[in-house]
Amino acid sequence: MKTLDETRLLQFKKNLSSCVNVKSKVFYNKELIISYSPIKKKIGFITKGKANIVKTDKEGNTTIMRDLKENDIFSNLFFQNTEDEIYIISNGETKVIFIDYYNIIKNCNQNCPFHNSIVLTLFDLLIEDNKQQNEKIELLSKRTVEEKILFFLKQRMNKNNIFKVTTSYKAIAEYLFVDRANLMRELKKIEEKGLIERYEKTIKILS
Amino acid sequence: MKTLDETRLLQFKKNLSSCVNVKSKVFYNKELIISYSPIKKKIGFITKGKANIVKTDKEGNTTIMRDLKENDIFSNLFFQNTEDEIYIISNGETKVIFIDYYNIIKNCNQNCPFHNSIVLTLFDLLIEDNKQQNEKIELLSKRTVEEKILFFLKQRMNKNNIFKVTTSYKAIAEYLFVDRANLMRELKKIEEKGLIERYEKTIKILS
DNA sequence: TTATTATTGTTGCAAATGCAACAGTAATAT
DNA sequence: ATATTACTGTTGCATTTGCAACAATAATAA
Repeated sequence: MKTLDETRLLQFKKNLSSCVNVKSKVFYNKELIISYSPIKKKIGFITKGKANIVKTDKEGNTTIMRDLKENDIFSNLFFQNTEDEIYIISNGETKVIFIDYYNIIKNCNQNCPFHNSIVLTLFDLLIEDNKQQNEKIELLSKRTVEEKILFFLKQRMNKNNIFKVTTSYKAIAEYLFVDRANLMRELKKIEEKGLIERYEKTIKILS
Repeated sequence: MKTLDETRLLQFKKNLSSCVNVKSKVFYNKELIISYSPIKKKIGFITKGKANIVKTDKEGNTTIMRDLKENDIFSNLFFQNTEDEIYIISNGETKVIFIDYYNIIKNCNQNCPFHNSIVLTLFDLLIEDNKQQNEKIELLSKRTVEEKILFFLKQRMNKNNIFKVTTSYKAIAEYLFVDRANLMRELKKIEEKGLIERYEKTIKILS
């Protein structure tokens, strides 16, 4: 039994607007959805499209900390105490609902029957986010670039063992926290070993 | 304003037992608190002591994914879809409360006034956990072992810029996902650079 | 106490990695 | 249509890293 099925998420979206204070907004490619700021505590919920959580340190190195898709949540609440700059950037057309944190923790004025269900769904969405973070940590725990690439590809390939690079190899290198040139080099080696077949931005995983 | 202060956590612990079905248990050093198992969905809350989330892959390599302390939560819900083995191991004497997941998502029988407040506190504890995971991802995003060490030390030093190795250098190497011998080598280099001073298991951060 | 096991500290070496640089191509803006 | 910018693919090279091995010390068990 999946805890977060389509029906429940649909209900969640419906209830949200009738209970808590929400704002919906559409972003286009590479727009800034939110930058870390401690001022307004809010939770974002992606109803359509994709986005990246990007970190830039003071030397200017950017890394992609996470990638988000439909039904994922994010929040500036998750990025406190960091010395670097955190941005959330849309990747193509992306629709986001913003939920005010204080609306969640306080019962809504109308004492509506939806509030409890909303909090529980958010709770499960948080657990889902937590799970995805653990997958990222597991990816980064791999010792070599080869291991990282294979883990990444297996995680994302479709039922035909195909992975298509929809972003760029540059972005994948940033996501894996490895040097881009080295990513290309290792991809070639892995192909020579017969573990993958690659044609430009289409990769078939054979192992 | 901190969302999770002592008063609120105390209240949380009190309410828990009167509302949902909880079990409390004490573990001693290096005992298995929980292993990943999809059978029973439960959330653990550490009321005393420390623990580690440890992963072992099929080659037998173990890595420390996270370290947990008092007032941290963990759950097998966070580790689904993993092909490796995940364990939570106590680090010294550790007291844990286990909360049944279904008790949380269903309103309790008595429809008690505490349930809502418990869910909201768990919600904030989840956010806190999320934040800690992001810190770990940030740590792992560092390119070199030197950067990892310095980030790790600065994160954990006390007000006097002192960090004491309470576990072992082996454990730290596993936490940073780097080779132990290389950790020692880099520590020496960093000391020669004048960034730290080290005497056995006490490190003073100078930079 | 003594034996056994785990951790620390060190080194040589091979392999992996990041950096810099550059040409070629693709995508985007003017 | 052309100019400009971004991405791909590749390579040489210096540096970083992990691995293996070993002695010394510390911690734990018998």
